[in-house]
Amino acid sequence: MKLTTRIEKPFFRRDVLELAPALLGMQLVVAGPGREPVRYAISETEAYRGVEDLACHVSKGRTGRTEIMYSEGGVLYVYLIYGMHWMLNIVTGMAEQPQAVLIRGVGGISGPGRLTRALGIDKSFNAEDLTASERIWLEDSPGNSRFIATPRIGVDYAGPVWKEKPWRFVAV
DNA sequence: GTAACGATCCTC
DNA sequence: AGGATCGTTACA
Repeated sequence: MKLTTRIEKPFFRRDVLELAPALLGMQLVVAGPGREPVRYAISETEAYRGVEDLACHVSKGRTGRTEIMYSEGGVLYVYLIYGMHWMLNIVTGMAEQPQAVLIRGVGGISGPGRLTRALGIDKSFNAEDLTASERIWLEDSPGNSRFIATPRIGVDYAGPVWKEKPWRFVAV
């Protein structure tokens, strides 16, 4: 009997508002070439939900960068922000239903830009499939599922309705 | 080709 | 409070 198993496709097909809090406490596993996998417990996430969500990149249109978000859930959306920080997102939901979860904190590392730097995640991880990749995947972890929900960070430009949605989830 | 803009982080 | 720093995007 395995103690840990890779999370498979059906898990990621759910709505982002259900999946973002469900990711808290799960293990993000990163395996470098010739190195043992390292596990990081996810501690903070944010949901970005569809073209109507003015904080979500797809609300600006379907472009080359955001095309990956239209995939079925389970692949990564990685993009550069402020010219220096890679943002790690997990695409969720069904195909043609563009949503993603921004991973804002793992394993005591706070901040989406800091965690990608610490884990060595960059543009080469964009479109990577968490259910098939040899270098990054997700595992379940028994334990605490308590969390709080707050407004998302850094999305004031989205206007009052969308910036105030309590779609940031922090494990407590 | 040009210009504007960030789902951030660090230093002052 | 302000600067770093550059890919993506829209527009000419």
